[in-house]
Amino acid sequence: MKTKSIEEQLKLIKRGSVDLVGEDELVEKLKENRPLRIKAGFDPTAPDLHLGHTVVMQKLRQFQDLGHKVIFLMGDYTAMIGDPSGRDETRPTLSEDLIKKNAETYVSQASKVLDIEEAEVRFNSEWLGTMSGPDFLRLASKYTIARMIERDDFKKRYTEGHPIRIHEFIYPLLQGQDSVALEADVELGGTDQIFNLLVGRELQKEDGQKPQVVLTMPLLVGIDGVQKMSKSYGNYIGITDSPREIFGKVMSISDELMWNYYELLSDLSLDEIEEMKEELVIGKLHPKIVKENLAMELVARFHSEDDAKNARDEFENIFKKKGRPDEIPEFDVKGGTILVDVLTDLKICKSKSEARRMIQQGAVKIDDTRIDDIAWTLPHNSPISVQVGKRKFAKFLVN
RNA sequence: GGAGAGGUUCCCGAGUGGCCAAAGGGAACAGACUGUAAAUCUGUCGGCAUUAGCCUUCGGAGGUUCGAAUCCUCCCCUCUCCA
Repeated sequence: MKTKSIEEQLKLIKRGSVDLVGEDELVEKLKENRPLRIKAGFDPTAPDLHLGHTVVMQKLRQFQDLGHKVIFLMGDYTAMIGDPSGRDETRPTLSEDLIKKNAETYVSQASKVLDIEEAEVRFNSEWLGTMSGPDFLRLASKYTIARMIERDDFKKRYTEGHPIRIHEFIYPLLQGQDSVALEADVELGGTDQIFNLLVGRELQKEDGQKPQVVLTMPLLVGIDGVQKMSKSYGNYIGITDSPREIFGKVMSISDELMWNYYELLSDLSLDEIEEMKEELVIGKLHPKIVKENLAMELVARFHSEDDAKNARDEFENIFKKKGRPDEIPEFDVKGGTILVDVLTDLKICKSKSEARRMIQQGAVKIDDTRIDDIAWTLPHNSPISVQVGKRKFAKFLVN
């Protein structure tokens, strides 16, 4: 079925990965010359996938291209618990309805990276949801507390006196049970998943299966450059973000972080990336251009080449040439009203105090002229262009 | 079940009767610089009014007091040790 040798496959599989547990086992499996079952689970805890998810999904895609069977597992059941991995506090639990909706968008969004037609899309409520009480207890008996608190994140929370709830101990077991149910040959995940993935190996062995090979990918840092990319930290770039948003968010990351993104997200080879780094050092390339190229590549991936070009042009317009975005919200306002009140009413500013502060700080411009009077009143000419801070624009139609 | 510690403004964390809208740090926002990068500097950072001042906040509900985030009572929650 495959044309590539085992060595070639192994090289591709390992590229960009962090941990590969059971490399010898993987070789054995590849020797069987059958499509391996490659599992990766995603808990639909938020309505959209973001770039962080795509790191693992691109690796899945590579497996697909090598002729293996990818299992795109929706953790609709486990989402109700919330994966404690890497967390310093308990996740809030989600309603079943919400999870169901999220799962739908996940699958459609995953198709931007994966060949979803060829993938096996499964939901873990299929087997976890039908477990009986005794089944559940049997599963729970397969691991010990001591082994659970070997985990760094648990240990940290424990020593720092943060609560750990019992159900969070159950999570890795359920994820491991998924591997048993799916008879996974390989499971992929972020590096923070390593513990959960290893539990899967244990449970499979208990069940008499060959343990899955564990492959982890680096975590993508969020656009804040600090925490991992996550919806709940608000530092993400969503797959469904508009071209403009994706472009803008990429441009706002630090130069340092840009390289990390290149390595984890770009289709460029590591050599090509190295080359760019060198050219940048000798001044042959400007970092802004390098960043633009990355932004365009990503916009093109999730939208189109044309969208990418447009996004770049617009970006240039707005910020380099001090222009404005294409779409500026328009509002009907009455002449003679106090600017502070208008900004507050239109929700451009959270409160009158904030609106005043903005004016006092010189952040408000009317028709490109800075306003410094708190009591400034709208004149009767129309329209008036308004800018508050760097990114808030509006057009007032005065009547 | 017993003993102790603790719950403060977005987060961390000071504050133990008035000088507290509450130190400090982080985040965030704004201005300068610039490539909407980093770093740096400056300012803001509950609401209303901006002159003064007023109102709402320190887990929840009551109470003491001229006056409480600070004292008392009850309740809720977390952690630690013992059983």
